This record gives sequence, structure tokens and C-alpha cells, in this order.
Amino acid sequence: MDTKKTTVKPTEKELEILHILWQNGPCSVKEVHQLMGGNVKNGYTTILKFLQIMFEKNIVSRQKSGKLHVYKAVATKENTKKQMVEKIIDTVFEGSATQLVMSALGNTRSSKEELKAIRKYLDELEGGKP
Amino acid sequence: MDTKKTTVKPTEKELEILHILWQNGPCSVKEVHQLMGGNVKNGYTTILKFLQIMFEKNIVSRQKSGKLHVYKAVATKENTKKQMVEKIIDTVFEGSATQLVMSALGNTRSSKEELKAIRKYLDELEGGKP
DNA sequence: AACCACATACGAAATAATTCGTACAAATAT
DNA sequence: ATATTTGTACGAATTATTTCGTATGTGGTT
Repeated sequence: MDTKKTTVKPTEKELEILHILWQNGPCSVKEVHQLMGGNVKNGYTTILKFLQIMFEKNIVSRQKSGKLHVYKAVATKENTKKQMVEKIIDTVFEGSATQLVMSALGNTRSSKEELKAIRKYLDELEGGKP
Repeated sequence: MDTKKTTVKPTEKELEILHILWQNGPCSVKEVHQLMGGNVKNGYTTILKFLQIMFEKNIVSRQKSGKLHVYKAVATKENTKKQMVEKIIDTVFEGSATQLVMSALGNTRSSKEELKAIRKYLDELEGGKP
């Protein structure tokens, strides 16, 4: 029954928090709060609440460490990226990854090095599947 | 010089409607409603309300044609794609289009033809910027 | 043991997104 | 001219997201 890894659909804020966890590894509420700019941006309990909700949604896991909870992203960044890419491909690129790729390349000027890296990656893809 | 172009941030449903308009060109409420599956999926007034809201948000424009309104997407699909690609790059790909490209290519197996097309596109990009 | 410093949990307000019922307006038919 | 049809507008209910105040628990000090 835990095979519902299908629809990872973090909200805006949840994604922000996930970002922190991916970047810094498992964190206490306090740490997440600090890393997100302290009280300037959000109250402590706001972050706490989010982490609790995300825990219930199984977006993060947690573990007691002494008297506090340490939260950890369940989905990897890779996985989430994948989900999001899939979704965007489905919703606005008619299911074509190629279209997305071209759009991404067309919008933001990539450096020569980056383009080179992409070519190399293409080589690998084709090489691995002759 | 219109960099202040409205930050297009359509919601899920709004995007669904935009999709219809992009696909079919300007439509009346009724048409959108039908194209979205009629009453099976949404009530007529639900769609109407959305179109009205989207009109207020300037996501769509409209024009009276006889006694009904014909709605038209303001942002082109291209533009919206661009926005969404930018956003996803910012939020999960650390600002790197290249990362997004690789992720897109890695997840969904692209055909040889598609990979070829991408190569060609890369050629154009480099060719056009010596 | 009473106190203090964290940390968590609960509940609820504020905002935004989605949904639709009902009222109203205009053109057309009777 | 009144009724019917067809379309719009309005307002409100519903649900989801974001925010935080207050209550409560727990372990370590004195």
C-alpha cells in the first residue's frame, strides 16, 4: 500500500523546503527555519507546521534525535526533477521531450561548454543503445 | 522592451483551459466547455467563471460576437512554455538549462530521429553564434 | 520539586483555487 | 407583447494552501 510514489505534487512552499533539505541534508525544524532566512521570511511554527504536514503526506520522513525531530526528504531531488519534467512535458509540450529540450536551449543562452556537454551526453545516449 | 510582461502563472485548471484555446483557437464558453468534455468534467458555469477570472487576470482576452463572448489566449503557447521552463530551471535545476535538458533526455527515451533533431538544433545554435 | 529552555502539537485564521446555483439580459419565436 | 432560449454576471460554498498563536510536553538545572 506504500506503492503510491506516483503523484509527488509538492506545493510551492513545500518545494522550497525540500530544496533546503536536498541542499543541506537532514535538518531539524530550527535549521530549516534558519536556512530559509529565519523570522524575516517565516515564523518558526510555520515551518514546523509545514514539516508536519509534509510528514503526513510522506514527502519527508523524520527521526527523533534526542528531543527534536530531524527531517529528511523522502523523494530525491532527481526523482522530483523527473516528475516535474514529465509533468511539464505532458502539459505543455505534447509529450515531446525534444520540444522541451529545444525550448530550454532556445530561451536561455547556454555557453559553448554547456552545449558541448550536451553533445557528449547525446553521444552516450546513442552509444548505449545502438 | 516589455520585460514587465505579466508573470504568467496559470493554475492547473487555467492551464487546461489555455490548452484548449491554443489547440482550437478562439472559442466561446460553450465551445471550451464542450471541448473539455462537457458536463461530465465541469459545469458550464464553472468554465464560464474561469474564463471570466482569466479575463480579469488578463490571461485571456475576449470579444463580443453577436451575443456571446469569444475568448482568446493572451499569452502564446510559446511564451507560456518559456515561462514554465524558466521557472522549473530556477526552482529545481539551479538555474542550469543544461541540467534540465539532460534530465529530460535521460528520463524519456527519445528516438534516434529526435536525438538527431536535437543535434541539428545544437548546430544551428552554435552556427548562429560564432 | 519547581523552573526554564527548547521543541512539538493543535487549532484556527487568512488567503487562494475550484465549483456551481441562481438571477439577470438580450435575441428570437409564438 | 409575452414566453422561451441562450448566454453572461454575481455571489457564495467548498476545498486547498499558507500562516501563526497558544497550549503542552520533556529533559536538564538549581
